[in-house]
Amino acid sequence: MSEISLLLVDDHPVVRNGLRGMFESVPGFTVLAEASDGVEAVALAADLDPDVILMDLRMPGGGGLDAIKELSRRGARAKVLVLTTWDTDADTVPAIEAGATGYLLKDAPRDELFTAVREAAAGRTVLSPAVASRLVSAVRTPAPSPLAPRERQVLALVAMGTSNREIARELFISEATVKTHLSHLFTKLGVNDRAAAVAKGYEQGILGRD
Amino acid sequence: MSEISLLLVDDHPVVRNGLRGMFESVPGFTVLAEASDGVEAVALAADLDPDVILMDLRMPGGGGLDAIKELSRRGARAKVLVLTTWDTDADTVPAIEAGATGYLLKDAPRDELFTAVREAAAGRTVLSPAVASRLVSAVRTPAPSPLAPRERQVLALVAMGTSNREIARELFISEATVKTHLSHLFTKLGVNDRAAAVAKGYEQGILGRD
DNA sequence: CCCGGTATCAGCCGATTGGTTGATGGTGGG
DNA sequence: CCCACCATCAACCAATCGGCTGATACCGGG
Repeated sequence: MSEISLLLVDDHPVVRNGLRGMFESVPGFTVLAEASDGVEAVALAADLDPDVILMDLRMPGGGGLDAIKELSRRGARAKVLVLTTWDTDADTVPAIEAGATGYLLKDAPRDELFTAVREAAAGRTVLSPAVASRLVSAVRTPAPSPLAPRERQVLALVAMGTSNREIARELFISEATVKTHLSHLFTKLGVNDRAAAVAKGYEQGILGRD
Repeated sequence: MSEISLLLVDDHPVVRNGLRGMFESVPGFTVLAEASDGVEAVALAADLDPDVILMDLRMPGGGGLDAIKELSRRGARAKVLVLTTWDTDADTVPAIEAGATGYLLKDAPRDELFTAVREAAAGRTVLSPAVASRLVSAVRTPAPSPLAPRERQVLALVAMGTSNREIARELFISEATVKTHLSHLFTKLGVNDRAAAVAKGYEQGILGRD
């Protein structure tokens, strides 16, 4: 089999450098280019047509998720291998849904990286064990139903210590409606008070990215 | 000036590899060794006596913070340069207090890294701009007073949706005491209800590391 | 065409919360 | 030795919250 061409996408120069060093130190891989955000990644992918794109999800300009969506929308040939630092429920599932071929954690040993890239190039799905188990539990759980837009809005205000009455004024709705939204989002999050709802919000990445 | 000897501490092989590659590609630096957690770092530092230790803070076995404390307790000669992914209020200040000479973000450009290490070796403090501004604001704010142990405990239970009464039973104290703790931690966090307190808890890293 | 999800609103009621005031005892640093 | 901080407890009260029951309305998919 011929060389596997790579595109590295990460906002940290250190990480890009590390990956480049790793893949250049063994035969069978060619690093075509590096990108530091999602939009750059999409542009370079269109230009260079790499076999595999190693991509971090959390990046300042142009998130990795949007980049993955854009790539699969354009029908890009490249397989996207998400390589991220932590696996949160909020990240993994959407990334896979968006078209990522694999999902690895950065603390994976070198060899695991290499085989993962080869697997990805061959079109096979590769998941870190930790991610895989998260996925199955996510699937096993019927519907963690993400919150409706309005509900997220209410939750965000709750997290800032806003009372129901204030939320009502803030959103130009009645206090009754606020309470309804709260009841609904409590059910969806599986909690029964606003404090726990806020905690779940952070835990699931609904809150926190300011 | 002679070579600056380095010890790299990070739980991610990729990052260690990247750093090693960077510092070996330019003259003036020698990478003595790598460690993947805090305890290993302390042991290696004692053995090899490096000039500068590049250390990540968040690591599985033996956190970086404890390692820094241990090093300064032992009066180690090495300057510790914290090199982390994000700068949260919860991390920076304690790290500096514990004896870190500098605090850099991983998305710093290569050159900044090199000069930072040289500065650190010379005993000068180096801070990422972002970290520096955080520090001044942290100092400008009189006392972000971290929560008392019991208060953290109560807050953690609140985040799980526990009611005051249940918290009381859980901790073998009266409900009145729980309310007192809550009032205190509300004041310290600058909020006035438990939902906002939980949010602050996550925002400041008090909650969330399970 | 009906159903599920979203968004809006209302009223009631008991439980919980948060504010206030006040008190006791231990501990550690200046 | 005193003060600050921590941890504990009490009682009171207004405000807020959460649960319940119900209703209207729009929209999109099956």
